[in-house]
Amino acid sequence: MPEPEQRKRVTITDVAQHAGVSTAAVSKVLRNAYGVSAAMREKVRASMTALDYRPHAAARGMRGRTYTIGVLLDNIRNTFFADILDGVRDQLRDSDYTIMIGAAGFGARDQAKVIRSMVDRQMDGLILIAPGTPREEVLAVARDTPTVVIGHHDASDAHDSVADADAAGAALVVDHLVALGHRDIALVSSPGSRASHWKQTPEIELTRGYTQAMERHGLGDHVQICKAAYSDEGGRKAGLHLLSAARRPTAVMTGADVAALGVWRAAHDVGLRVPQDVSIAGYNNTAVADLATVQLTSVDQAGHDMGATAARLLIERVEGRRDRAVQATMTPRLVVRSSTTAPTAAPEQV
Amino acid sequence: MPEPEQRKRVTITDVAQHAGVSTAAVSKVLRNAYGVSAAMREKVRASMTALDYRPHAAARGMRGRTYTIGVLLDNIRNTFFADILDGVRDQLRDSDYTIMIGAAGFGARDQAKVIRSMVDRQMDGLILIAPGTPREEVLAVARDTPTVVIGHHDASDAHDSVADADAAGAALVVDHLVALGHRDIALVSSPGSRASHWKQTPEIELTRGYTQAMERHGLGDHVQICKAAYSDEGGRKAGLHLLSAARRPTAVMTGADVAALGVWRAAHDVGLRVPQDVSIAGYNNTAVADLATVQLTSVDQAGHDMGATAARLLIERVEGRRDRAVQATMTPRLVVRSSTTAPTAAPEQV
DNA sequence: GAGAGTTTGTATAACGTTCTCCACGCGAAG
DNA sequence: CTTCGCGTGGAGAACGTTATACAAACTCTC
Repeated sequence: MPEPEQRKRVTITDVAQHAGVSTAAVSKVLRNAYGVSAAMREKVRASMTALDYRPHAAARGMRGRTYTIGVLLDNIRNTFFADILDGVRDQLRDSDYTIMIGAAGFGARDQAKVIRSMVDRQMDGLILIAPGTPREEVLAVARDTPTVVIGHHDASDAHDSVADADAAGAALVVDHLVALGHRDIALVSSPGSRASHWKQTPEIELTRGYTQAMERHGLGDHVQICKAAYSDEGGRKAGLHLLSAARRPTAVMTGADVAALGVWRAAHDVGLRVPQDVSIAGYNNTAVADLATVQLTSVDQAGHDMGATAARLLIERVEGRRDRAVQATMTPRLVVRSSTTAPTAAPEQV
Repeated sequence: MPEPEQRKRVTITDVAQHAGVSTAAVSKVLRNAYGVSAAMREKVRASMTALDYRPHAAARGMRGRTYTIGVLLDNIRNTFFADILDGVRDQLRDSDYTIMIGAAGFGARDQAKVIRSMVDRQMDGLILIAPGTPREEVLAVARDTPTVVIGHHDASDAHDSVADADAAGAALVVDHLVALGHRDIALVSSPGSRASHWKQTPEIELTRGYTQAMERHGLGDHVQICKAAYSDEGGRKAGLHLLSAARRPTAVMTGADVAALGVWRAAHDVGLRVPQDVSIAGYNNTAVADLATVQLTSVDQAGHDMGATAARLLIERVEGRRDRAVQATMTPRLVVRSSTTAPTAAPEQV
């Protein structure tokens, strides 16, 4: 037999013909819609498997749903996002939905482009992880497409939110370091984008928690904050700045593990040992923090739970089972490892 | 004025009306098709920007292209894939194409599901990074959708391929270790999947390169291969097995940095120092290898170039500028860091 | 100026779904 | 025997785009 040059896709019409019914009937079975007898359902299902039918998602997008969930993230290198994603995946595993990830980078413009792409592809729902896109744009998108924002604390009735109690997390670290005897505790946090109009980003919350905790311990005038990109290089720069200053902190905490490792590199560069000369704490408790050669004290944010919660909330909205916005907040947990210890010299007094 | 309850999307019809032309004309301008005057193009372009028109990708999918490229990867935690992805992104930055990532996990079944999802969403082209999906299935998909396979060396005229000369890379490491004085060099490599029917996966090539290099140095009877999943835990298990055996290797090389770090953890567990007691070499030269506290000798695979090349090849196919399959091979480069050194004790003789 | 080409713009039929109506048949109630 | 209601299946119009086919309007050439 001559091989079929380009065998066509099997469509709903083929299934209908095979089963001897109308396409409308097949569609109903497909969507579990009301008004099909058991016999009909049986018959159509049989034909579908016989022909190995798969609905054409692009065509579905024209009228109804595409059964696609878009996840926006800035940086696939941050393995914390991988934890979140695993949560999303686990939650959606047995559903009909497919997850498509858009890795947009840090630029607000690029992120907006990716979000628009997802809307244009008629995705059913969006999970935006700490978007740097201007808030107004996210709100506009959320008006038409169910959306969950992860990270930012800014609530809105247009979208659901899942965030971590970052201020409490920062306080955990400060308390831990103060208990060890530290007084000069510096914070390395992301610069954020003033133009995005989000008022309560993770880094803002973190800074607030840090400052308040320091004040609570009577260390208000020891507050020292250094802005740096959450990357190895960003952390290194911040570390060099902090660790080569006249009044050198005895402990440095950062808003991301990856930045903490950069600080570590800086400590290495200027000949300081960790933790003997300087204690370092990260944030996110990513896998790298637990490496044998790293052992970084960090704050666990339950990324998996955040992802799973986000997915659950989103599907509720997509399927119209809820129409009021929800904010979920996760509780952070301190994980002490060997990168933090008591300061050897007495902390310098003012 | 009453706010529009749910302002509809602006469609090609709106643009046509606004410009006072037919939808067909607008479509032509959109696609840079033949048969439009400069004046027409100008006029339509103006209307498009005036109305902020964006073509509906889902609708496009029904007839033509969706301008979407799907990238399949098993594991977002492997930052080597992030390098590849950056290459793809850079190559496609100024094009009309959007990249959507499907993170499928290691299961062949899950991967197949994601690939099918991409096909159903009418994506224009697929980049599959080291798919564990059975080869036949990939070939079937590639017959209808332009596809580039990254990693596997199995050539086919159905799809393009981009791979690294893994055998040469393994030889680089063996040569380096032998030059340092090692003789008992063990390899930790991925078990792979026998059911996938790929004959030349990266791990198979790597094993071949290792074995041949060992034989070339007259160390054929020192060959020791341990299969382990490319993960921290997989590496740790393999490491415990190797390092607590009677005939303990003085050097361990792995097929992935993440596995090397697991071996490192195992060394730690059994009280061996790296590199004094055992040298460890990774593969991929991911960012973690360069961390201050890690400094892992590794093999750089030019992931960025691989991704960029794959994207370029794919677009050529999508746009019909080429119809013969191409295989591209990258050259690996050894990056020596401090996790490898000369063995302190003379290697045990047989 | 007539015929032959060449541009340029339009009408319209797909593409594969969904979903609103509507028709049909049947049993129960009046 | 009507009338009503209900459960079931089907007709057919969208949805927003592409691409083919063709008509109309120009531009040459002899």
